[in-house]
Amino acid sequence: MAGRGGPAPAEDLQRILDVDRLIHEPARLLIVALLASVGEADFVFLQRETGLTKGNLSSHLARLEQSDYVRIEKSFRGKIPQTVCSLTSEGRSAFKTYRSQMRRTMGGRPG
Amino acid sequence: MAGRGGPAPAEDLQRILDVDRLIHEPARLLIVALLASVGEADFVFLQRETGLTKGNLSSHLARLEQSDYVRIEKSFRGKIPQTVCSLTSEGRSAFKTYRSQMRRTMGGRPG
DNA sequence: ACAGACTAGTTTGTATTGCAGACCACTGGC
DNA sequence: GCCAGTGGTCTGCAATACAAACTAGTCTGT
Repeated sequence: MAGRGGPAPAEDLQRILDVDRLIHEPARLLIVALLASVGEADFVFLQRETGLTKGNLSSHLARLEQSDYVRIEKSFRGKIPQTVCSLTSEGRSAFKTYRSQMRRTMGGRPG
Repeated sequence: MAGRGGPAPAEDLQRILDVDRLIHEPARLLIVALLASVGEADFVFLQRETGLTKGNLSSHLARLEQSDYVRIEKSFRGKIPQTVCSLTSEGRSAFKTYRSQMRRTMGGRPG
């Protein structure tokens, strides 16, 4: 009825409250969007791209791992430890959901 | 350059960190979106539409008022107090900015 | 007229959680 | 051995979202 491009009806708007807070947090949204875009990335790359501090990045990644949104694989590049991160299928799907949710909500008329 | 519809380049993604947290918070996003859509609304209407508790709604409105995003006018409907809320031009503009920011970020390819 | 229920909204307390800086483990040059 | 650099985790503080308790006043029944 309201059609794509029309204002979101109130019930749709209300759903904003159910949005996945884990992904909604800007720092994590950035991480997840980045991972969705590049497939996988190591810690150093993520830190450079996001501009987050190590502590901050580390804790957000830990949280994302706990929730099975991100898979973290620790390995060695030569003798130097390396942490490679990628989205799990859950994470990918959660991001997709989040995105379409957000698009629907934000997609209304310019008013 | 990346063209609308392409993936957002890293610099664009990074800007997620600068989003207006005041609006980004789901409860307030809902309030603001609602106000943007209907023009103005009283407390009771907002509570019904959002499903927020009174306390929650009250404090979010107070915050939005403090930041000059929302104008709050107290009056009486008969003998009963009534609080009417509407977006200020600042609020409207902040919402617009937020929305286009979010659309740009979320608008990339499905990947 | 008084008690109790209801409307409209604010204040208060608590529990998360985001953030940055201190810290730890290891490697490589001198 | 010592100092600098890399890779990453842990800790303490500040912000804040949330709901329950409270305030102020009105309406209803008896």
